[in-house]
Amino acid sequence: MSGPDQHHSAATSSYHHGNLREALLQEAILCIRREGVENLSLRALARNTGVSQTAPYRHFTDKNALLAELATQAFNELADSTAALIRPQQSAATNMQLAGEAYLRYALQNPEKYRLMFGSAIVQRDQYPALVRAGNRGFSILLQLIEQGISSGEFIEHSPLLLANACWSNIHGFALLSIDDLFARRPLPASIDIMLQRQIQFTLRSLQQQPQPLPGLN
Amino acid sequence: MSGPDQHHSAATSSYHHGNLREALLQEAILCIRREGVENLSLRALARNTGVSQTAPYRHFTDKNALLAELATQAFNELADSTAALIRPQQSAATNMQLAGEAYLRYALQNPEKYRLMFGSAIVQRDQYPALVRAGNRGFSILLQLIEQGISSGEFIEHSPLLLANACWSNIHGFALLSIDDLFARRPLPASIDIMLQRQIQFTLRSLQQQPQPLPGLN
DNA sequence: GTCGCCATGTTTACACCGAAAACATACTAT
DNA sequence: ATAGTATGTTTTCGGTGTAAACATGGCGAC
Repeated sequence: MSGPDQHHSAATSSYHHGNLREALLQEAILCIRREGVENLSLRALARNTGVSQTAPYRHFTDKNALLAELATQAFNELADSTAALIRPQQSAATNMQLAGEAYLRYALQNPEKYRLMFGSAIVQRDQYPALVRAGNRGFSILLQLIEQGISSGEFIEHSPLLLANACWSNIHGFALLSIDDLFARRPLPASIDIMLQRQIQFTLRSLQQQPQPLPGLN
Repeated sequence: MSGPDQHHSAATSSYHHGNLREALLQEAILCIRREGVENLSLRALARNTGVSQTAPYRHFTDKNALLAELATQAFNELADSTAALIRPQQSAATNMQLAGEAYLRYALQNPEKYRLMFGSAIVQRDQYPALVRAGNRGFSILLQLIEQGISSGEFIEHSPLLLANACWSNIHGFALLSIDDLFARRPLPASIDIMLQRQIQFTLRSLQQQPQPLPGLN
């Protein structure tokens, strides 16, 4: 036993451990990145954090709740990083381009989080209002951009919700296929960065009144 | 199937069980449909098939191998059902439309299989050559259609592989978001069938030289 | 036919997991 | 100081994947 006399690490602010809650969430990210979400166990988290195997249950009602918390954080990070780039004075197309890049960059740089957000590791998501709210944040950014593009005459006149769903499908599909490494790559069509750009232009092209020709590649 | 000396199927005669392998696969589908792939257990399969808990290991090296077999079957079903509709004498756009509909119909009608095919339930997919081959079948159908459309002048001139990846992204994303019930639905933009049609037209529009205006639905 | 092999199925066992219950401890408010 | 409560521990239960040793029964070799 490490002894309760030694107050823990930097955050000595609080109780027995310091703040176990944050430590667990942080360790969970590492574990998931290392061995995948399907191999995550609360017991391993407890071990790696130096507490007993049931201590995590003081902070999360169950494993699902811990994952929901992680996903909520991830959704918010994603929404933040896309929202940060949007400039109202720019064209909808430009903003869509920037937001799309940010979205895909986040997905590709945090594959384990993206899989957690959209995979089936978390069940009964509607039981976590914060999770649902965080998920909707990102979508409403997209929806606003579409509405802006329609009213400015850049985009075709259609149900904004339907268009937003369609755009999201395109980008989401690309993210997942990239992450899961399922794209055909022989012969290599292009670097992932080029493919990412093309996917966004591709999507934009189907939104625009007079589609631009895509920049050449072959 | 072949001869009178065969001793399979009709559960009464034959070996210990009859053919446990098929029974396990079949029961697995039911279990997954009922409780999700993450709750599937080989022991439950064994119980429901009336066999000891380790009997399945005589037919599958481990749980992952069983799932890989299921996914392989599903990939082949999917490829079959899309390939069946393609008519070489028709335009590439028409064929894309038909294939896309078939693909999405399969996904929406077999959500648990689609999730199995593309989710992370199966690990180290490259260890199952039949699985990889089955997965590639579907993609090469798409690729052929794209190539056909390019050489007929219907589609823009770009790397077929890149275009195929992009199209697949669109359709795959739509399938997953539908299955996971993540589309924004308030106010309801359209029935899922309409959305499905639009998603395909949307994708086609970004492939075509002179995009057609989408049929109205404002 | 008989005999033995091997595919198939069983028993037993181990390590791991999620989670509930009863218990112990130490901060915090009064 | 003391009581209350938030936090952490011990113990326990049922469940899981899967390895090892064992049993059995159909099929081919003689």
